[in-house]
Amino acid sequence: MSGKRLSKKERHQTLLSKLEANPLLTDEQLAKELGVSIQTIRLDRLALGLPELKERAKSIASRALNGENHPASLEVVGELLYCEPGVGGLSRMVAEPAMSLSRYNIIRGHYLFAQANSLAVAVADAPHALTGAARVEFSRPVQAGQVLIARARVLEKRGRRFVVEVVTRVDGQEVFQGKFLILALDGKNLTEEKLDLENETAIDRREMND
Amino acid sequence: MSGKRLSKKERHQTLLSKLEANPLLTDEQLAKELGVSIQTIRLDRLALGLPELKERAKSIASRALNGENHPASLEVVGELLYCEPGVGGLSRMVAEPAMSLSRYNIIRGHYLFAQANSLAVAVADAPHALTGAARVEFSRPVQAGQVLIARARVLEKRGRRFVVEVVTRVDGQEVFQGKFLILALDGKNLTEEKLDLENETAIDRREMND
DNA sequence: GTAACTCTTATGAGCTACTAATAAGCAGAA
DNA sequence: TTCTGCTTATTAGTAGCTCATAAGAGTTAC
Repeated sequence: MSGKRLSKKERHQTLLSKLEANPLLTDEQLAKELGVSIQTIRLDRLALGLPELKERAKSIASRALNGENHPASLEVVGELLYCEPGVGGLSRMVAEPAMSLSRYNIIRGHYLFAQANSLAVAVADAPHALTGAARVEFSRPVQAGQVLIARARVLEKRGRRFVVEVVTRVDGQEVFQGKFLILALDGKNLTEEKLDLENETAIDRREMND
Repeated sequence: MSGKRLSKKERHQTLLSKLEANPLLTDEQLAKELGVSIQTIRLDRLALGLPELKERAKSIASRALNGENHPASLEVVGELLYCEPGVGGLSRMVAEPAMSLSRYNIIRGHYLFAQANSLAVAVADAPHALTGAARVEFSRPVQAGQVLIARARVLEKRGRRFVVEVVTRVDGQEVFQGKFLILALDGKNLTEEKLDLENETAIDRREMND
């Protein structure tokens, strides 16, 4: 790869910076990049006290696992700006390039759905809730980099069932809208819930049709 | 470690929860903790689609390095088992613990939507396509560890518009069903598409209502 | 010149944590 | 009983290493 032969010291410096930039490089990859043999890389790691790939990956992983464990924040897709349970809420999400289709820059529909669904579940006035059904419409394509603001409104609340309307906008222009039927869990017995759900969604399908 | 012998399903659940708690456990450690042989653990991982330790460590590490906090990304939404463009297709997805609600083990609705949506877009007979609208129903809760098989059928094709029906099952039992309106992109000009979409979805909303 | 020295590369044995394929055992249902 | 599902064992092969040993090139010292 690199045309010139480096001195040992220079190589050590380069090695350190390469591993700092990407600690998941194998000795073989490093050897190619530095234009030396694998054995040399191994002597270098020995001299510099650098652990092998497995150890590097493990220590990064365990640091990540111990350091940032915020399961609550992962519950919601997008950032919950405001939430009044039983009434409504607001969520913000930045459309990232990773969310888009390969060739075009258009965000895939299920990301919009995920943001809206998470918000709808969040505004349901219950400690835990599930989505029973939904009707959604993708009014305009969204591109990477745009900021999505989703606004939820609880239209109806009957027992454990909520009907929530979500409208998502970019720069004030609607890009998505949907109506979600949310079912609250009482949290006692989930096997019972299973049996209930089928009836409930069947009943509520009619409610969803305007 | 554990005194009693568990059933296969129970063991799979325990395995998932152990790996969720600590993804850096080796097969040997898991085998000891569950009171079975290493081979059984390996068969279990195979059945549940769980990668080996190296891969788990690497992926956690690289996610940590890229600053991505989302353990279950919506990018990969199942494995396309079969696809006949314009006719139908089949997709498989393993429900991971990271896709579930915190307290309960129930997979969040937007993951089911994502699998179905991706499949619906894939079966549309066009190089590139977008979702215009959808009506979905979550018939039964899905738990982590379960294998989701989604089957898509193109119900209607008119010009650039496809109506695709998707039914998702676990062990043959329906857990999700939805109807998607998919719009093919001709790929020339996306700013034009934007203007079209609003009219098209408005028109097609009627088509979606059975 | 050659001996001493550093640096690099090569070779081989052995390790861990696996994959993949094959076969054998065993318990419960048809 | 035979058949099937599940479990366990065995063997061969893999990546990405460790550790030890050795051979060669290049430089320096005398």
